[in-house]
Amino acid sequence: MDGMPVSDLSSAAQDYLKLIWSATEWSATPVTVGVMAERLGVRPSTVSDGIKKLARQGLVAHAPYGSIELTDEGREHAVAMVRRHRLLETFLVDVLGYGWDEVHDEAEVLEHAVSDKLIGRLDRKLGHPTRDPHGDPIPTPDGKPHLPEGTQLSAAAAGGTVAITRISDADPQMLRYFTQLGLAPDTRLTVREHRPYADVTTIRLHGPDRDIDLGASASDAIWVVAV
Amino acid sequence: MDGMPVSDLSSAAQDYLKLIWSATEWSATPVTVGVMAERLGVRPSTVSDGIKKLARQGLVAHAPYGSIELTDEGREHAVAMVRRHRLLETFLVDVLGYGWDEVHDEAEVLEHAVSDKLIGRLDRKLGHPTRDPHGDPIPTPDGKPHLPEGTQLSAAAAGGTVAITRISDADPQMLRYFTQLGLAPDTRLTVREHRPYADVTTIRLHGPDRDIDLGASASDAIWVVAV
DNA sequence: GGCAAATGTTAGGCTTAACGAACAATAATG
DNA sequence: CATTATTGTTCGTTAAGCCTAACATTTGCC
Ligand SMILES: [Mn+2]
Ligand SMILES: [Mn+2]
Ligand SMILES: [Mn+2]
Ligand SMILES: [Mn+2]
Repeated sequence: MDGMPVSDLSSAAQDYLKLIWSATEWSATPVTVGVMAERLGVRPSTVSDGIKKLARQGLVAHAPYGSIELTDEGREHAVAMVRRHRLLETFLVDVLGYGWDEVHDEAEVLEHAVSDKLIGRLDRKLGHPTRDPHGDPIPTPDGKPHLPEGTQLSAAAAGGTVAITRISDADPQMLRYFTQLGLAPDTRLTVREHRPYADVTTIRLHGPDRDIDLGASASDAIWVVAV
Repeated sequence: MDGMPVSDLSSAAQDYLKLIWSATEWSATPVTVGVMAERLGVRPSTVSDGIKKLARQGLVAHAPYGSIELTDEGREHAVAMVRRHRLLETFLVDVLGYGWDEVHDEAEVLEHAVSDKLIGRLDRKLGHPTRDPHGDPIPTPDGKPHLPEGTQLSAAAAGGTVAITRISDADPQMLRYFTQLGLAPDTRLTVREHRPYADVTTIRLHGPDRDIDLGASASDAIWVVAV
């Protein structure tokens, strides 16, 4: 009933499934061919073909011109790939001393080359971590994602004191900027105000007690919980 | 003068170059299309085509029906790949606790996915090792292989006391057999006799003081130096 | 509701790496 | 040394993944 191991899929197929799963992890916007092409850096026609093949293999559900969803089997593979990716990122930071802004691209390639055995050993070596360096939850081997919580900073109530749970790892450039500002998972801060039409959120960093203005892309990339 | 980085070559090209280099590391037999096809598990026609392309790129010297040799540039890439492979094997054993018979296939895939940065970090983490788990020398970053020494056990003078320097990692099955017998790099033993037409070499293992008979394939896979 | 813009699909090509079949060259053997 | 066996090359084909260009569908706007 659970089909082939995830290692039997091509790198492209593995990335497609992982992307579909990840795209719906933190938001409910439907996954479209355009979104996927954009994020994968390929043309829409390439994705359209690729999805058609995944649909034929029963890994995604997709009617022409419709949005794309994972089947149960597709989701299993997707979660396995997310687990690989996040464990590898954790390894690169914890064991090899990479910066958190340097790990994404390396993991993006490695995730296709490692065996399940290696991932198991890595997990043990790292002490079964539950969060990657960006605060993203690491799914367990049987596919249960540790439930994420929190809201985007852009949507957090003004006046509240919060802690950062995760920061989207999509843009390494932005991660370097956050490092400079002193923003990372577990950082505490107070949301001072949202200025709606300027799309600016002002926060006060605890500790150094500095005020920082963040634009929309930045405050969308940061997820927080009340403390 | 040193052309593209080794990461720009396809996995197939990387494996071809590494194989050519490795084949001449411990013996002087010329590298032929047939030998390569055999070891890579592909058909001769595939190798013939592949070598032609590498020759066009100036990485190997090859006249039709002749044997295959690396150019200086080809050798640089080959050594870089051998370094990757052996550092990865060392990592798998030293850090992740793999057995020495389990690492070869995993490294064979990983070597194509790691960046130069990762290899550098790994080397530092491992304390700049000079030998891989099979006793094979790990080339330095600038391509100088630590010079190998020793002879095949099948060619070692009877009566001599020797230490194992390396054991060919080509056959994991054989490695497991050696583990059972207590044979590994640095094991000391005495060569008792060679029985030529039976192709059997008898050795006495120091410590346990056991006598062992080895066939030709086994005594060709083990390299020793006098101690 | 109709039309233009945005989005998605299809068709046709390219490249890489594999294969088998047919052929060419070299090596081994009587 | 002639013939056969072995080894290597060429060529046509296939399957992935990508591309562009042409076409189809859906969406959003007047
Ligand atoms: Mn990837
Ligand atoms: Mn991450
Ligand atoms: Mn390899
Ligand atoms: Mn080895």
